[in-house]
Amino acid sequence: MTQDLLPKTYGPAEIESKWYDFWNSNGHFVADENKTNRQYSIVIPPPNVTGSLHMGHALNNTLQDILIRYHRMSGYNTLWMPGMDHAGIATQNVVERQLAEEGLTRQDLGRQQFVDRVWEWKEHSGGVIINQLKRLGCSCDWDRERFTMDKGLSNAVREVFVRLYDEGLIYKGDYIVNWCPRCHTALSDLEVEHHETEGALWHIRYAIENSDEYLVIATTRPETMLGDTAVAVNPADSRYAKHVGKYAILPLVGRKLRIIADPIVAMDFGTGALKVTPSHDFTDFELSIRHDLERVTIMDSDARINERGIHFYGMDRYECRDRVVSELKEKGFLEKITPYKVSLGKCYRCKDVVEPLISKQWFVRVAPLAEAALEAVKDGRTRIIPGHWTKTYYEWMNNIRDWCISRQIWWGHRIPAWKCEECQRLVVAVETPVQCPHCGGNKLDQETDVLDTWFSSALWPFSTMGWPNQTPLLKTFYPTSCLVTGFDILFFWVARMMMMGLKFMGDVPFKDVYIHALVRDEHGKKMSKSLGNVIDPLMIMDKYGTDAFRFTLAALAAQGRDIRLSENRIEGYRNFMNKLWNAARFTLPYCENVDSGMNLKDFSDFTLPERWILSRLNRTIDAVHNAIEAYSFNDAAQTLYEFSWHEFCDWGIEISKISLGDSNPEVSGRSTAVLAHTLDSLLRLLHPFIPFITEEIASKLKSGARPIIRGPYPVTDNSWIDEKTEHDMQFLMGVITAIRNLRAEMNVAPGKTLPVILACASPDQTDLIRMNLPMVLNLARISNLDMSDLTPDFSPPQDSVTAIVSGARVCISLHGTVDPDAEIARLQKEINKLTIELESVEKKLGNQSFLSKAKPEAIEKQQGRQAELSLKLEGLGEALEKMRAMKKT
RNA sequence: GGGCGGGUAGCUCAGCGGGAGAGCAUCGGCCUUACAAGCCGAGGGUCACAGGUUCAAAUCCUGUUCCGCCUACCA
Repeated sequence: MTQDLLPKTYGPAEIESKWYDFWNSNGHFVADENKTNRQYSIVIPPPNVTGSLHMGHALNNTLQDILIRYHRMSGYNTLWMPGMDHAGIATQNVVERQLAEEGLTRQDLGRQQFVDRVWEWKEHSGGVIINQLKRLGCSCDWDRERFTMDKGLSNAVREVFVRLYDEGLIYKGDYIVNWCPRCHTALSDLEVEHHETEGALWHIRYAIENSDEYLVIATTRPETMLGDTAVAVNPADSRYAKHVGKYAILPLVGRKLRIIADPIVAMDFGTGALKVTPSHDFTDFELSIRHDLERVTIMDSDARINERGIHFYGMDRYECRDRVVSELKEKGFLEKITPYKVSLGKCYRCKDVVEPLISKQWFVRVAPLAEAALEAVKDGRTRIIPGHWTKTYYEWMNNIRDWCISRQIWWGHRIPAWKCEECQRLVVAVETPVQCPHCGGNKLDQETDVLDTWFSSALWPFSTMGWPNQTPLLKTFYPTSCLVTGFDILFFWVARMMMMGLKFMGDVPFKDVYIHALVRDEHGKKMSKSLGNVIDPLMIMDKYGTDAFRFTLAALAAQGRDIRLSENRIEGYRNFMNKLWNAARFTLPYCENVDSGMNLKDFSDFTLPERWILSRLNRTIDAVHNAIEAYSFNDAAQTLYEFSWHEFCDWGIEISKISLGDSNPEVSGRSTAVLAHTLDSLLRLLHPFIPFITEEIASKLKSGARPIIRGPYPVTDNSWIDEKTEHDMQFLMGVITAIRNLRAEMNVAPGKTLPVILACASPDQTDLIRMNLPMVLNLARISNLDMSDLTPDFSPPQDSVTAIVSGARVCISLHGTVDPDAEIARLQKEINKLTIELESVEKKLGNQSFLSKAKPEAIEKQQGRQAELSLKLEGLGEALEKMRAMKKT
């Protein structure tokens, strides 16, 4: 019968797509923007349009889906806002590469055509990740899917830009920025990756004007000397005090360089004298402002030497370095070269070495915005979890520098600023102006730069909800409940959303920020294409099923630790899915006429194992709630795994096999009801983690509320939780395990039934065994149970092996198959182990300080242990004596 | 330079003040009709090292060491 109902092993493929389509097409993911009480919302960290699902996405979105499904089932009006990011540089690079294959550059197409082409690419090939998220089971409200370049979001970007500009929080100016010579654009500080590289310190002699003396300067970038306009020393440096105010002569070039004093110069680094190249170094740029120095730019936007670079003109920066060094050497200016590790800045997109260059850029003055964002976390309006990230957040917010927001690329939000050809004044406006408000001229040229992609991402929590309009969506779902993200974009994104949300919505964008770990390979290495250790989530889902994959991610998502993903682990959880599947295969046929959602209180006279499983179930429900609320996804997963497998399957189902077939309909009916109820609750508890298999199994259970994606999520019923029940059950389980144990050690075939002699240490124990006799006989495979009370003259039969459970003697007579020596050794080993344990307990209890200072519970616990251990040792001692005596005879 | 996280069973990791745990791997026995992707058992760890606090430390504090990450204007 069961075989007709369900196949023997769980096959995820069809089931997954069936249920996803069902949920989606029946509107189960849709949020109600008009229901304002009990709402729960999350905005997705928008993946790049160019992206495809990697492990980071998989983890990130699985966790969000767990939170969303949990709250949806718990009766919350939930919104999971999905969407994608236009990813300026990344997307432009993709399309440019395509063009390159056709032998074209973006310049060949021209701006408008190029942008059209990117849009075209986006429509056809972009956003594959959306379908991959669906494959993962993400229950986003897809009707509301957004894109950062949508009309509405673009409008929000312009609105924010104009307001910030009007308030003086956005400004334009000539500053030194990180410049990528390959991407041809400025980068923010965050977009530069630092890599430690083997470099050198070149020590160069700069002659002092009108003297025989010279200064030695150490530099890691000798080629930039062509742009030197000063030499700096520390004002407290006695070695150089006499030179301050004089001039040095720049080797090769011959320019006169003022020798200045500034505290920024470190006396103990290099020679303590610094060459100042304002156009090609951040520190030197600052020095040029403080000391009013000339700025000589010697490189162009390709990082090639320009006409200011004398006869090095036209050379690439590295070629120039070689030539400068050899010329210095030839002419005797080079004192020495020492090896030195330098931290090289590279473009986060193309990995080309970034060049500090002066250019006209737009900046956000962030200090005033950062202050509010800092406060909001300090006063707890936004919680960062795990807490240790708050410190990192504070650190960054306190040392924040202005944010360069202009990019010299074409794909992105074009800066809403125009220059009037007539009066040369700047017009910044939301709507494209037709005439200049200053002079009425109608020739206006728009700024060619576009905005940093993170500028629009910063508005995501409210721009997606229709801002600047005051929409019902905003009213209902802002601030969002939680943001789930990796720490790698804490500054890029989270901090900036905080600033923008507080500024424009007057409230934090999210109440909680849950920061999860990075997914690494099983040896802790970052997954990367070049290392070849990338595990493709899609491959994993094909191979093991989405549920197994999701459960693995949740089970490994311990706070504050990176996740090392191994296929072994996934396989283990795949087996767990199969276990559940088979538990259902067993249970379902009995439940054909049973309402799994029924009220169990309609039944009475529950057996001990029934009360036990219900007690354990409710403890599990409680633990799962607590774990999810605390973002301890791994705890929730472990608890569910443990209960499902080792309590429900190993004991609950096994025991029910006895009563399910009982001829008394009251007995079998109650047993079925408990089984159905437990399975039903378990499926619901598990649903946020493994939505597909749970919905599939639940759909086969009769009635109850369906589909389970809609809940309800089980709530703890404390009336089922019972200490005594669990304690009693533990005794019975102990007896059964002890017998199994003895059989295994004596090499008795599991199929073979055996006679057992049991001497209980108390009337309670006797009653327990008597009342649950079928269970004990069955699970321990006992042919005949000889019960007696444990009296002083109790003596186990000749030729038997013994175990002790809570004082009770469990003996198996083996009729000549016992090897006395082996049994003596086994008992001795056990006794030794327990004796050591007992000694440590007794040492504690004999310690006056322990008795007077420890918590009473701790003392009681030790006393309990002492009693248990002594009983066990006593029994084992007797058994040992007996065995020795037998050996002699 | 500053900061953060981590070193627990062969591997991957939980635990973070009161009896050292899980999964996988290993060993032994089982096709006990839900499940061999399974069942029943077993073995395996001075919890990186050294001090300290405590009646009690894998767990708290200090130092050392090794690994990983973030950050920074020593050119």
